[in-house]
Amino acid sequence: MSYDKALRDHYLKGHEKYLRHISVDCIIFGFHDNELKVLLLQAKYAGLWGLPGGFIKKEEHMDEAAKRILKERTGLDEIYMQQFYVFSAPERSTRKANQQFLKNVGVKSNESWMFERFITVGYTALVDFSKVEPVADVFSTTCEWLNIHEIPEMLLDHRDILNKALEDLQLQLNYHPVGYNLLPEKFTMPEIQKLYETILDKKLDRRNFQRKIISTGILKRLNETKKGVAHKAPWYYKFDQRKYQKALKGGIGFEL
Amino acid sequence: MSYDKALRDHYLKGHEKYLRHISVDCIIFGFHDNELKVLLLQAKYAGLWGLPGGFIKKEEHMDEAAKRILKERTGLDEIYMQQFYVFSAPERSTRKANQQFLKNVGVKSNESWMFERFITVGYTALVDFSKVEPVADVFSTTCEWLNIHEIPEMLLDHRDILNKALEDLQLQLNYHPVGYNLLPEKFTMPEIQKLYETILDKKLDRRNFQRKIISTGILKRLNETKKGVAHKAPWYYKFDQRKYQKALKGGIGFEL
DNA sequence: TGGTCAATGCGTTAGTATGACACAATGGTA
DNA sequence: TACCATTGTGTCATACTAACGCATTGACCA
Repeated sequence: MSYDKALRDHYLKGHEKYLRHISVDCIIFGFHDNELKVLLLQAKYAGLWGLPGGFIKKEEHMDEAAKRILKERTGLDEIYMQQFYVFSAPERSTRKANQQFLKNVGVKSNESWMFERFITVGYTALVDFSKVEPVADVFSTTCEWLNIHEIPEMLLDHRDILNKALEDLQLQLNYHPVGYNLLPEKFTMPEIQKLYETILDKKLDRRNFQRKIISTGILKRLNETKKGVAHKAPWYYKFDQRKYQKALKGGIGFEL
Repeated sequence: MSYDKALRDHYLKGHEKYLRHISVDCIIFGFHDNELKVLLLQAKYAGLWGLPGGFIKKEEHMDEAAKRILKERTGLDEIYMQQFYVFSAPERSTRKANQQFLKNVGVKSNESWMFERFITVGYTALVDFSKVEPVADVFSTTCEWLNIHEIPEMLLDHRDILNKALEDLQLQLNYHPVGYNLLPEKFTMPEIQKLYETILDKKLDRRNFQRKIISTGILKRLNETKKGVAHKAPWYYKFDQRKYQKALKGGIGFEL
């Protein structure tokens, strides 16, 4: 029963390690099979899906907490993350979803900091789908990539958080380069276009898209075309790291 | 000594009323004498200036907390506020600035929730300078409007927070209409232009500015010119409430 | 082996927004 | 009454965008 003991411990003594009332939720986006995916966890007893989340250690920067949570679920390090919104409705962290834990762990609701009110800060991350090895946390049975358009019922207000994150990502798209973490090392023009179309959820003109993305200067065309495809073979591109990093800071003028 | 008693009470028992570890800081902007102003408080003992801030009641929405704080300092109600960033460096809330309070209030640092670590959420508000009656809080001697370009040393990381708020405001300027709360009921074209120039901290071409601001449709020209001024009298304008509100939600295409 | 064809790469055009500046109109002031 | 700083309106070259045309490519198939 070392698992249940660990869980009991978290419910009874977690507040000695973490700040009360504050949590962090991560919206981790990936791109695979021409589809935008989100990494989600399925809660143990309720069965609902939730965002990977966690708490802030007493002497930890919140950004570090978000990165730690990302690493625990994906194994990934050194990923750019940013906060996008704070969710603070007093009724958002109901105890309902946790009732099942009570029964199974043997903790009374007035004994645990986990049943107090939580304000949560949402963080977004864009990661390389192929490099992620999803790991569930103690509250969950599985950790999986779900298609952004096929999300089942979610815990608490996690659906709202996810929606807000998506909105935010769509806005960001015009000012910041996106794709370095989402695409493989080298990729074709149709591939990166599909990524943008998926995020924005609308069709873009092939030729105009190419002109604009090229004009930002963040791409370098390789001297190599994709092999084994029917019809004309597209060139491979990769990101110009120097210009990409510069664009991350300074932004790019861009409208789609 | 009812004042000191209230303060002692806050230090010793505030955590029964408020959430621990979380605070809200408000950056309240106003416009007067063609200058952008911020409402600041001067701390009692340290003498440094700080942002109007406060805590979240146990059953209160964070947005409500921000509005409550705004009202307490300005008397204003129904003001649009929005969060812009969370500041969470573990070292940000040092105890140093509070040491003076210790001596004067007679609270040991390990007795009070106020000396624990705080994560703070920044909120911005744009208000009508002339309608504000600044009221200091219990920690401060005075509450005053300070010119954005003449800010003395500030408490903790409040200077960083203010800078971030300014950046945010400048970005917002391109997507959201600004001015309804900052300008008087009716105003002239040079006046609103000066507001934009002050926030962006750069000169704008008079004629191009007029063309763009008119094209957004949020202004209505009154059948009245400013009287008693030398040279050609400018028209008065006011905001078209319906279109202004619509633009608040949907945004405006705009570049300056 | 050579034609087919869908997808890619590159180019054109019309419409629109932007920045810079010219010029006329206004109304108190000298 | 002439002056002149300030405002209102217009113009023009340029840049950017959306929409679309057309030639090229290269695997596939007859």
